[in-house]
Parts: sequence; structure tokens; C-alpha cells
Amino acid sequence: MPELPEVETVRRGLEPTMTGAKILCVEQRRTDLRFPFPPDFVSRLEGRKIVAMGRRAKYLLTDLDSGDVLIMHLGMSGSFRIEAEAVSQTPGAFHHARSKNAAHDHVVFHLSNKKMIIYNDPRRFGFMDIVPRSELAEHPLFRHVGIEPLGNELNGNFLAQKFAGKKTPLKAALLDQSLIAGLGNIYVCEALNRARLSPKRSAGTLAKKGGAATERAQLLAGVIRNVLGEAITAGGSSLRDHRQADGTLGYFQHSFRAYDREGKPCRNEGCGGIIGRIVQSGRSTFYCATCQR
DNA sequence: AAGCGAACCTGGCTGC
DNA sequence: TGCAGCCAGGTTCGCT
Repeated sequence: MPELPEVETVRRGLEPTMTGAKILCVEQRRTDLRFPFPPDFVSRLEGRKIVAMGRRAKYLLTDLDSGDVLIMHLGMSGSFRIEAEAVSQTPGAFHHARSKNAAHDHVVFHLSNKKMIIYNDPRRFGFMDIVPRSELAEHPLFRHVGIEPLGNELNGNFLAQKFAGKKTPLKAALLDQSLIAGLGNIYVCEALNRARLSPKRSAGTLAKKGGAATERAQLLAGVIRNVLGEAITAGGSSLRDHRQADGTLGYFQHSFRAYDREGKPCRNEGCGGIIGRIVQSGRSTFYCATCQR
């Protein structure tokens, strides 16, 4: 589900409730998601105060007053919701057992402010880990993570330098989290459509011979920032189940120009083409063969 | 070495 | 109504 804009939306939704609160009790309802939980998962969380809620790439980073960081990844179908702690009953015991997807509520954090943070993930591609903040950068998950697309490093020169000589399709290069971290299938399709670049073009064609940036590279870098920024403003995209933490739906899906619009008219000005669908390395690519070259 | 398909897992939708 | 088949926002592994 979640690409950078959705994860950032989740972060912003959780922050007011989580930051400053103390974790009183953690219900860990299974031993694993995509990976096993660390054996001391619960004991390293209970009694700790939450100092900050951050994000790196598609990871949520919860800093604790112990110096540990709780790392959370939502996989394809992970989501959080906030509920008021039920009074006069065992914490969390059955309060939300009646809600729709309770079968997939895998972790419940009970906070000192009488709120519950509930992690739900039907497909269980998400995962959680805890490491000391000082070791985060060297953690296997983060060691090879690429730049933040909304930071200052993303520009035409960066793309040209990283893509120079690459024959891999441009779409695949943009999905490579070790280059730019946070883009996924939706926003790559959207960015390429807005930049009018074919997903099939070799990534290397964005660099000149010496490795300098082409105008296309400059354009693409700017478009990536814009699309992600607009999506965050819209609260992300709600295709199936993504919601902001307060339960409201993101609405960026209404602004899609290519993704999930097979057979519909390209929305680029003066184009008049039809959005098509192809498969690249097993994933759907939506693009307009008329204007994306 | 790069690039592709399969794998992980469940649910929702389509079509027979 | 039922069931088979296909598809899904991510990532990693292993085989050409």
C-alpha cells in the first residue's frame, strides 16, 4: 500500500498522539510478521516514553527515551488506527475485537494518554524491529537506502550521475530504493507521465556522455518532488485501505493521471492519447505511449 | 552483472 | 451461489 506520501501521512497522523506519550503495555499477538519480532520486543517498549516520530524512506522511526528506535514498515497492506482506550475492562482485550479486521490486528500499543495505537496488516508483509539509535545507519535495512526524494540531494545531476550507463528501464531505476528511497509503483507511473518520459527508456538516456544532466533529468527530478509533495498534501492515495490515522481517506487517487487509468484519456495537456498498461518486471506500468517518449 | 520471475500472504473483484 | 483465476501500494532471493 504505502509509498512515501502514505507513510508520511501516517507519520503525521500518529505524531500528535504518540510523541510525548509513555508506552504502558504492548500486545504482540504473533511472533512474526514478515520477519520474527525481536525476542525482547515488548520489554524494550513497555515503560518507555516516545521522544519523536520520524520517517526515513518508507520506514516509520519511533525514538524512545531509552535511546532505542522502533522501526516499522507497512509492507503492502499495513495500517495504523488510533482508538480510545476502553475503560473498565482489561486493556484492549475485546474492545476492538468487534471491529472489522480485528483478525489482522497484530500489535496494540497502549499509551499513557488513554489511546491505543493498533497495527493491522492482512498480508503481513510489514515488520517491526528495535535497534539503538546509534546503530541505525549501519542497520542492514538502512545501510544501502538511497536519498530522500524531498531532500536537497535530488536534482537532475544526481539522476544523471546515478543513471549514467544503465540500460535498465527508467521505471526500474526509479523503483530502486538504493538510489532514491520512497518511490513505489504509483508515484513512478505518475512522475513518468508528468515528465512525458517512457518507462521503457533506458535509464542511461537521462545522462549526457560525460555524465552531465540532460534537460529531461532536470525535469524529472522536479516532477518527482512535485508529485510527492502534492500527494502528501492530499493525505496520500486511498486505493483500498489507506487512511490517515484519524480515519479520513487520502484523496490523491483523484489526481492520478496514469496509474490505474488503463483505457482512459491521457490528462497531459494537448496529448489526446490513451493510457495503456504493460508489465515490467512483474508489475503493472500505466503510461501514455503517445506523449511519453 | 543485470534483469527477470517467483516467493512471501490475504482479500477483493471478475467471469464462468 | 460457488469457485477458479487474477490482481494488489513492497522487498528479497535465486536463476538465467
